[in-house]
Amino acid sequence: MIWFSYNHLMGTQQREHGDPTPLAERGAFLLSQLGYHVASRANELLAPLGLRTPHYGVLMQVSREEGLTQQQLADSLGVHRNAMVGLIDELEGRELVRRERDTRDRRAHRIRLTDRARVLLDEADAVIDGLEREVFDGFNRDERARLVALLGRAAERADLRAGIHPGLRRHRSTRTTA
Amino acid sequence: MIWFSYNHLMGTQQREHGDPTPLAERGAFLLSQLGYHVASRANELLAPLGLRTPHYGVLMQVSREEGLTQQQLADSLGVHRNAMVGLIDELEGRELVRRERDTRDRRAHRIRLTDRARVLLDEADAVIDGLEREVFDGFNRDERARLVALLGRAAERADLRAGIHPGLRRHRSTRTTA
DNA sequence: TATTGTTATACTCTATAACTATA
DNA sequence: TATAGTTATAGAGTATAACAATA
Repeated sequence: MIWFSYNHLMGTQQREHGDPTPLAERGAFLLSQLGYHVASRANELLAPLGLRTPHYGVLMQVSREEGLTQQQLADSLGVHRNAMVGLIDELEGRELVRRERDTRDRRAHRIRLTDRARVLLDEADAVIDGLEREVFDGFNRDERARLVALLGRAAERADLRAGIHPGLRRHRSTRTTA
Repeated sequence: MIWFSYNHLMGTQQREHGDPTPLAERGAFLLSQLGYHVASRANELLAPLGLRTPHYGVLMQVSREEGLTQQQLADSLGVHRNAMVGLIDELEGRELVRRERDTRDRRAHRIRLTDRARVLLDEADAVIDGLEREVFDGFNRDERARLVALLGRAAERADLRAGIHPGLRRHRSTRTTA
């Protein structure tokens, strides 16, 4: 996996050379550390609902734009269509989504939510809201708004708003047929 | 891997039910997204030096406290001692660290940096400084300080300062002998 | 010939257990 | 009996290629 696997390297000993900024004061390190923590917690909290974050992401996207094809869904989420097959399989197995053949293009499957999914999705939203509260518990409304705004700007600057996860971008462009 | 694999789910379509906060306005989502981005970039930037972030973490820790045993190193970084073996193997293979038998406890290996490592570590520090600038490019000094302070508080509240990565904690407690 | 969905394979990471040598 | 380090294995997760059906 990709992350700063070390932590709290602001120990008491001295560094002789460049004497760099302690990691705990590095925004980049804090972001990596917090990002991993938050993603882990999200998966822990969703587990009782039988979901992982990718499932939640798919369900959210389908609920926003019902009837997307698997390919469209994969593109919009920045995952490869091959991986989407497995996610849809799992969701369909739990009767949370249905595959429907497109009548005009019989290659394509259009994905629709079941009523069961709508109920579950509300629960999942509540769970993620809870995580939000958990993470920003120590902040007042003003601080929290400021932090979210700053993070939003950083994400925008890093081109993360366009919707394609940078860690996947190179793979998405892959064309399987030579 | 663990992360929010979906993105920019603040599309234009409507949600019928709870109508939850768009992900792009969720601090938790932004943290996860940025954290993954930053960790990916760190690995990309370190790659030309032949390092990945775990190697960098080990080198930093050893430079702060030279002569730690592999077990101590593993504990301080929140990774399992089994994983530490491979990291040290790789670093030793590139002549960046040396294993030295502890004279009193001949089971233990104390890890020391080579001169080559000290040079490389300075370069790595510069690279990570560059990442810091890259990520916070759009912020003035004041905003950046505020953001880092807020992130630091969030990390502290989440018990991330204690040094053990939450994603690894459950594994660290494992005792291999029944 | 290109595209949608699928399946199969490989490769990396990580988790766990088991072994050795020392204590 | 316990601990430090090592090795081996198994399991996720993910990337890549190849295939059938359809366009």
